[in-house]
Amino acid sequence: MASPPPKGESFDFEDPRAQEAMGSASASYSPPGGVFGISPPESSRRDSRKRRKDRPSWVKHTFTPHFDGHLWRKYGQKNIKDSVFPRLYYRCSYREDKQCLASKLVQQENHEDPPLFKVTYTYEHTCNTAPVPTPDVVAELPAPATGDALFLRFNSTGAGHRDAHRMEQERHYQQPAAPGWPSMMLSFDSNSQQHEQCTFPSELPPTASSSSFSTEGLPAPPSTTDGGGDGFSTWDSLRYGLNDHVHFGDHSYLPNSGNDGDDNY
DNA sequence: GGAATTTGACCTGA
DNA sequence: TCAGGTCAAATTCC
Repeated sequence: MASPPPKGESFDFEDPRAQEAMGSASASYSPPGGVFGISPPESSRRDSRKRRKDRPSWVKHTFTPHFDGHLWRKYGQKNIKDSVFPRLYYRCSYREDKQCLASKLVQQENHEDPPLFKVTYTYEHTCNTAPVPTPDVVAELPAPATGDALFLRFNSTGAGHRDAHRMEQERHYQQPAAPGWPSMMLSFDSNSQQHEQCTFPSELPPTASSSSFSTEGLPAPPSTTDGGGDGFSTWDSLRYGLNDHVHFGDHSYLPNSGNDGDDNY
């Protein structure tokens, strides 16, 4: 996912400045914890509330709002008018330690099972922490009947980057953990020119074929800011390379093969 | 006892 | 004026 998602994507950039900082459609997509390169403002209480609309933010829809490769600390909860579900407020756990102003709002959107959450991220991570477990990346190539789609599943071992306490809390918040969860699925459908990113709390349905490989040796994603910015998360690893190809160690995948002349992935 | 969460109050922006 | 975002004391959990 190297370019901003098309209309209807799972990510919506609410702040025009964030989009501008991201560059044109061909530029690297800036992920949560990404590379906006926007310096956080002074963190005094007054300043922190000033000009909310100017803060870089982007929206993600996910089934697992708490698993995004970073540690978050809840600092508030608010019932929102015209919304059945309360809005939960989180900030980076390293806010004090590393002056990381990254924060996110989590709001459940429906009663589905699993429920869908809208997560609004604000500011990129400046903590440079990479609490990423060694992911078990599974590319699930499509059965012909399902169209030209690619599924990539991230089976995180989880425990490596968060303590048991938080794991327990997150399980409690959502639902009992399935073995190996969380997992993330990326779906690229070159026919519809749409792609979705979702994270699932449970296993994906079986597919016709699959192959497994590790992300070990995956080159660091190109950063649009000098100095590297945020840690190299599981999420980042995929998004960066996709404009050209997905590259996992010795393996590479060309999503546009057979679909020449269209790089709108 | 330390750290995280809860929750009511306060403040800002629309 | 009010809804939303944040603070901070109180509470809970390990």
